[in-house]
Amino acid sequence: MAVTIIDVAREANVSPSTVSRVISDSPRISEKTKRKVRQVMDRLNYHPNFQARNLAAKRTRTIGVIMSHSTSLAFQNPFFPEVIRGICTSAHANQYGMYLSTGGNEKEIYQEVKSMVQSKKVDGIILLYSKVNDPTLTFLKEVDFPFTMVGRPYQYEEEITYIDNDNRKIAYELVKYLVQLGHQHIAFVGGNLDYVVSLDRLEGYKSAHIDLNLTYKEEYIIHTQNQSPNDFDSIRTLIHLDVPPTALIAHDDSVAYEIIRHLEELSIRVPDDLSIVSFNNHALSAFVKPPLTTVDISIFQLGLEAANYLFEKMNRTQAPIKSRFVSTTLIERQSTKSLTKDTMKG
Amino acid sequence: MAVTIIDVAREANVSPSTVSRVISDSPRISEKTKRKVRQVMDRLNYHPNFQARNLAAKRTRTIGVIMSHSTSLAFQNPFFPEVIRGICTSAHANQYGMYLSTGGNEKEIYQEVKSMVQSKKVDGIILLYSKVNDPTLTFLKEVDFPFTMVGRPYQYEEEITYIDNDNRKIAYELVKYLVQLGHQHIAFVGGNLDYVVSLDRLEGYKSAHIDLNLTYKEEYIIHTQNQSPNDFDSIRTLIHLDVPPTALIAHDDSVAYEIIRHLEELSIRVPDDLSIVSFNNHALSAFVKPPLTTVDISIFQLGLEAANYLFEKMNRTQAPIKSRFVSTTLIERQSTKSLTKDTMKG
DNA sequence: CTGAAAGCGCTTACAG
DNA sequence: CTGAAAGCGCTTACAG
Repeated sequence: MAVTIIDVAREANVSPSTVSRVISDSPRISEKTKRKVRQVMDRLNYHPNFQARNLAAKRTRTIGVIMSHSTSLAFQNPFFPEVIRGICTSAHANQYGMYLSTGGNEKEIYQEVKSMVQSKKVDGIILLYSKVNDPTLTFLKEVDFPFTMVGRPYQYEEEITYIDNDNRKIAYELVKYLVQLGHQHIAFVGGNLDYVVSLDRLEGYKSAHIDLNLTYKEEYIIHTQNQSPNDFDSIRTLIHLDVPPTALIAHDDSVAYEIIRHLEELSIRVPDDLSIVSFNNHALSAFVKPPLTTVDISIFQLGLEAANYLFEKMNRTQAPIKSRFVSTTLIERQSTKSLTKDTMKG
Repeated sequence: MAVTIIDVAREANVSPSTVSRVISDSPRISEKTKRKVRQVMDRLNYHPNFQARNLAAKRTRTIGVIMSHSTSLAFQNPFFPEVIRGICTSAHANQYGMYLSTGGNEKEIYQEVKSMVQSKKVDGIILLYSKVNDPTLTFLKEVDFPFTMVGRPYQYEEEITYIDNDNRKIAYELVKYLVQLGHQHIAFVGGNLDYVVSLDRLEGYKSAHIDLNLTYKEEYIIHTQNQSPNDFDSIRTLIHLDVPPTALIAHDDSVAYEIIRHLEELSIRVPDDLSIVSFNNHALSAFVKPPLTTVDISIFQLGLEAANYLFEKMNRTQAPIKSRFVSTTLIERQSTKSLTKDTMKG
């Protein structure tokens, strides 16, 4: 049916081996032969069969990209296309394809990863999230399959190659930044604590409080489960504390705006009554009111480097374990305000 | 090295054919034999090789998903994760995997699609965009490869299975809606005219003007190239016309907000001085100021049905050509205002 | 620089 | 209900 290597070999008066070597542009074939064979390929409209090559060569030229759907729903909305774009850039440069996970919940994802590895669907895997006690991670670690992660792993940190933002430091610096603006009472609206990113940011928030001698109060901390705080109540409670916060750190721009809207109903103005700083720098955040002070986390770079690391691992049998924090930028806009008159902002 | 069907056959005292049939759960094998073979599979930790199965069976159990990177940059940001989620849902249900395109520009995408088809990497393809004079589309059409599109095709509309919103009608209805609010001078900020979605919305805008006897002016129309209008100038020009518009339709929420910000600098208030209605209902649009009146285009559904249609095509040799418009919802919020006092909005 | 041969790990008519 | 055999379309030591 389809044109095969055999047909090309026959037409070009060479052996199938030679055709195969022309396909992979082996230096062991003369330019003359290559030209001849390539002409026949063109004439016959021959195209190497992907599956057959992979089966014979015992590789797939494909990387698996695993995303956590629960997060992709909202908080990761802007994250997802950008990180994929980063991975694509690297994959394309390496002539690799991307196989995307389709699972809906944690169990399905786990099964899918197992199947990718055991059925040899992919040569390597990128995990686009880092969760606490993640069976998928444990599995990959145990079978010693090439993989990298976007996000600091909860366990085995020294043994896993990953790329991340330094979320603890960023949160720490955010507190410091607010303190410099004169704030002493800083609330924190964090994400789902199943994710390491949430834990890290919370930790940074806490340790800054210790180092800077701020009074740390549990009442200043709100944990949102998925996308939005949704809990108007917790915001109301926060505002009605005896000593209400004058600043707030939100773990995502969309959460920040939802909070701002709730605050509005409570007649609290941002930044005049409450400063807000957030994470992720959504595309919209520059244009809406108030323009949000937020941390740009270089999502494209996260994807790109996670893929680059993966290619290193796949190419060398014993590539060293690496990890790197991608730099971030605090984008100062108008949702934060200085309490000390002389350094007025916004 | 790896455990193969041969090993399992030997251990279970059956032929490789039988093992193969157990893998695919063929009804021609007795339950007793199945149990026996499965036990051996478990004991040996056997997993069928994906590539080998595909090569022998001449299929891939994989669909290719092609996205246009130029758009994914911005306007499609919220679009991308949702449409993928829809496709995933269908793919997962059909036990198929997803292969994502990695190309950066139109030429690379074209090459990649050719390679997917000719090298038999995938069984079918979903095009996540519809462009004018798209070589990729022409190619798929000519080789008669199973594919569906999210977006009305520019050519061969009767011969291609696609799913879309009825963009002409939506734009038409949007004009009508604004007219009902008392607006007579309605501007339109559309997208890149290489995309059919932009053409369709513009057409709907125009035909509504004809049907409703509105004075249609070229000066009321702005075409943005990629993500953002970026052209403060064109907004300024619009506002300073002899008869400035009292309402504006933007092709994406993020564009709407960028416009709103520009208007602010010109001391034009939304919705008091200018009503704005937009497309796509971003997650943030409910929470920012002013909350945007926008059209929810059911992105998940678009992805889901595009995939479902594709599976129909792949399963039946001659599945009928289908097309369907997914329903949309106008979300009325506070960026539009009635000019007639008695139906005050916002 | 090129070829003959074995092999990658499955599926599927065909036969019984 | 099960098996023997051919085949899917390549790659890659090995040999020369």
